[in-house]
Amino acid sequence: MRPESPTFSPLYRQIKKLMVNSLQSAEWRPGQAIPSEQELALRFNVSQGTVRKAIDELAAENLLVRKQGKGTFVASHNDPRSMFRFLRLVPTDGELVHPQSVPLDCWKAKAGNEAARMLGIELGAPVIILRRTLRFSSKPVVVDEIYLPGEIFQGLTMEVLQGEQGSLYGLFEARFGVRMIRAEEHIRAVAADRMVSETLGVSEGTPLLSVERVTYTYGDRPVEWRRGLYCTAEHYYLNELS
Amino acid sequence: MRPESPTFSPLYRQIKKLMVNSLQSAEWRPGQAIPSEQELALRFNVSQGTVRKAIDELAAENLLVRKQGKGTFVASHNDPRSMFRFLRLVPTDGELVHPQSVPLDCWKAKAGNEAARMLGIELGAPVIILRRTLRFSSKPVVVDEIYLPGEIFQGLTMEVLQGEQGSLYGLFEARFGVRMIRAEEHIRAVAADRMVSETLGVSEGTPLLSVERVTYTYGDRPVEWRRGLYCTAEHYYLNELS
DNA sequence: AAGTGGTCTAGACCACGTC
DNA sequence: ACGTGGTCTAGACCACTTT
Repeated sequence: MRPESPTFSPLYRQIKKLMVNSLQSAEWRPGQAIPSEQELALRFNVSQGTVRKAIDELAAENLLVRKQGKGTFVASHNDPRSMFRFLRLVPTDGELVHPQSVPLDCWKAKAGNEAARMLGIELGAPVIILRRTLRFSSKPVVVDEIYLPGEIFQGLTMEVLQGEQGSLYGLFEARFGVRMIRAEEHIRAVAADRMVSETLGVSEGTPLLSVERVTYTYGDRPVEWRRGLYCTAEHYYLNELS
Repeated sequence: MRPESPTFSPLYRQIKKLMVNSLQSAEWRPGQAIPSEQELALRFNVSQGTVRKAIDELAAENLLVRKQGKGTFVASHNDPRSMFRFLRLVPTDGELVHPQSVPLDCWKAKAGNEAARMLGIELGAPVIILRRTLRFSSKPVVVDEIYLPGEIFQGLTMEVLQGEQGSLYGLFEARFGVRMIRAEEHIRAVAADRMVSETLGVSEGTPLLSVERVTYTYGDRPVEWRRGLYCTAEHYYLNELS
């Protein structure tokens, strides 16, 4: 149980890795409680303090959520508190209101050069492409084009999407067992083209935020690539630097 | 030494607060080592573990930096590793190269409505306004207009700025004793007006990123308000979501 | 060898939620 | 009353840096 050498890894990180395995293999599912710290300490044959340190890091990475007196739970995008965790768009005036996701199209295709690279799949491998808008108080503010690996998201169709009211990631997690844990966004300013200007109800040439996102699941595996165009007339993208 | 009631605060948070005081009062200065955990444990009359937990949080907030075997140090914007910590602009191709800050103007003024609100000062209180560009390999990519409370930044002039080669925040910290620890950015897409288009060498109407930032020092006190316009032809704004 | 932060343990007790 | 996470302690030992 003592760490060995070449590249030294402390015990609590080894425990952490074992716990990530349990998450990845769906032994512990989103929204459920994991075993108590005492149980885990027995199971891994370490002290409670060591388990605590592993959980501390997993909680800091938003993989787990601690609740004093109740237990430790697997984070879920279906939990209202982290439902739109990855959406940084905020109304200029007025309070935060949850947007409504409205699907436009959904079709199957083969991965082009860029999609293949971003998703880490073969050129020509099946992908599902989804276009949708986000509406704040029924006004369209964002239009997204989303690329998903067909292998993982088999069975994702317009029908499936239309029956939903939560966030897309909540659906992915509940229906396809894919939990999004981290993303990287590349943001630019672009001019609205003809098609987008109609979708968002702005004039052609209006400056828009272009937000390209690659989203990762356990093990830093990319499982979504999307490009969003955000109208920032009455909203802004909020970022906290620290 | 035990925590008392109404709103319960654990011991390590009380220690943390005392340590923030030492930072704020410049007892411990940027770049310097703070006392060892042992010394602090004696000084505060708690165990080393409790001090450790306080330091853990301060390190997580980037106020302190731990260095195994050497000690714990006050974070500094003059440290190359965190020199442009708040700049999220990255070249589309090519490696990260540090930009050069080129001051354009610097003058004194009285706080207008918005500046007063953002900086938490009186309407009409003295402010210093600074315009500058950021150049990547000598091409201007960003133009900033920066508002600073005159009270704190007395003596900031073009001459002072021109003698500098590090980051602005490094200068603020070394020369004015103001350490920036946190910021909030509001990002929009806008069209370049005549004046900005000339400064950045783009055509009028080019979509640009508008980045409004309020920056805070210890105690969540706002001490800078700025608006930057970023040309995203060959760069993008990078944001990590987690 | 000495000093620093980093890990690990074992045990006591506190705060919170549920039964 | 009980179980959960949260705090605090004291001591041993490890890993890294400097002298």
